Amino acid sequence: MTLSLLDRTSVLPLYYQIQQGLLDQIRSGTLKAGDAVPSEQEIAERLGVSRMTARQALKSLRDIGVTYTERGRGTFVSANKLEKNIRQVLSFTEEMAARGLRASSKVLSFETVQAGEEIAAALHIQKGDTLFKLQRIRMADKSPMGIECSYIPQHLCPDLLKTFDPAASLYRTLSERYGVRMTVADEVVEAALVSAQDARMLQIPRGSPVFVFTRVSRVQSGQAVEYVKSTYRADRYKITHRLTRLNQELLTK
Amino acid sequence: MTLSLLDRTSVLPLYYQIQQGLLDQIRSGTLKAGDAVPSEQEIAERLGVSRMTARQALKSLRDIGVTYTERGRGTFVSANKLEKNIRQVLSFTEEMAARGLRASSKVLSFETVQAGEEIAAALHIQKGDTLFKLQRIRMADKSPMGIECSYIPQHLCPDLLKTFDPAASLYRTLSERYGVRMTVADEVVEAALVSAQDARMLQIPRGSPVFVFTRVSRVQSGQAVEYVKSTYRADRYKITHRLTRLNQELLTK
DNA sequence: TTGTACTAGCTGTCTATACAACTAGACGTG
DNA sequence: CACGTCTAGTTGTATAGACAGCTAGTACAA
Repeated sequence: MTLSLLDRTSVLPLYYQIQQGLLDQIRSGTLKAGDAVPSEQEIAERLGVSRMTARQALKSLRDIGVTYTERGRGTFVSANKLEKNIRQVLSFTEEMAARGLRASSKVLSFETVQAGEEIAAALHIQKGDTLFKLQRIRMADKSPMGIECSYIPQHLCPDLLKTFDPAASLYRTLSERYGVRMTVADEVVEAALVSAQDARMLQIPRGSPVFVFTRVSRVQSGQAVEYVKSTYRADRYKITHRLTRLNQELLTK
Repeated sequence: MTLSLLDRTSVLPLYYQIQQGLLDQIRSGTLKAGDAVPSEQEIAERLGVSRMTARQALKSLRDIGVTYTERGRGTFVSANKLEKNIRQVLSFTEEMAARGLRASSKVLSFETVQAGEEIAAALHIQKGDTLFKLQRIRMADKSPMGIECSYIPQHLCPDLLKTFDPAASLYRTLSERYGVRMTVADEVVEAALVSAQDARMLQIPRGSPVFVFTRVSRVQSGQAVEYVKSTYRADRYKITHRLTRLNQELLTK
């Protein structure tokens, strides 16, 4: 077992360098599923760091699920793969890229509207507040994948109507121009039959199955910043995600 | 701001007691969304622990998403709710209970079969290895919710055919009798039209939309232990889940 | 053979301390 | 008013050490 040496002049923290070194070895297959990762002691001695620093590096690997720990035995590489295409908060462009497809969009409408009951409740704003409404057809490799309709409170990005280039990524614009970075989202997924109107736009037969997503995206503070309703073709689109078992003690009480 | 005192004679770690104390205050509304949580310093002084212990408690809260941190400013309560019914690895019984429904099952078949190509690949076993196959209709409040078919390698639980009471929970039996605790699962979700046969069993019209789940459940080490294929009624069943944005640095390389 | 005691090695928890990096506000100067 | 400077408070990183609790193996005794 080799451990790459640390760059003590780097701005990158030591625990992060250690984490990345181990991750490299796991990705490259030097460390295989089931193998023992070097112990905290060993890392500490070999790299000349304190045990707590080594521990922090190992903990970060465990947190993302690539290793697991058995008390009194050691830390081992898990057989869980770091999959790029597990469902997470991504822009459509990013998500299609992860699937190896080229994303594009066709804007159907882009306007301001007044918030109705449901959206106001979801976004924690007043009924009647002004929202941007952006409706797009989402295309992957030039054929339609879904219809998406986003609502965003105007006060978060007052001049969006002027500054937003519909060809660009909405998420990127919000992040770069307004500092609004969505990091968590709650989503309800339904399976349904496509409506006649949607069937035309999606170029699928009437009565085809579709996914209907209702998503509320949030920033780090938990503040809801986007309400999205979308309809995706079930013949082209599948959901791939990873479930974990949460700590029951935290939820039940 | 009050902080409940610690029990130094308890087997529960100090950081855990602190975490629970803060969690109680958040749940009870004493600490509301956006409020500042006591700083590491303050917790350390008031409870007589070291700063690193206080830090560990705060980090555990951040990890589960109930707080977030701004460097140089402090730690704050997030508006994310700890929801019971976000999608996670649960037995059917547990999941229905979280939705306020009473689960029951009807066993259609319970037998051993030889693994085919697809399942062998998913479970990392040899084609032809012996599997238990358990096919059930899942009922919620006495009406059908879905059809589920589980495959489990025989070597994990050799005498399951004899010991398993079909009225009991498969997950609980595996956990208690064989120490097989599934903690993570990868799932593919499709939307489709119900087959004629399934429509009869689910008591829904032909051509209704359904969810089709293909799930591989794993234990902590990442070893796959269960392959499940299920068909759920879309008129009664919705998916509710929480997405997060993963650290891109970890995935892209 | 069975069980007990011991040991080496591992992770889990906790302390005490230090310095770096950042935020927000107060204060003074031009 | 605008712009630095300073300071108090906060989180981030890192060190060195201590003891508890668990695992797996070894050695020894009954």
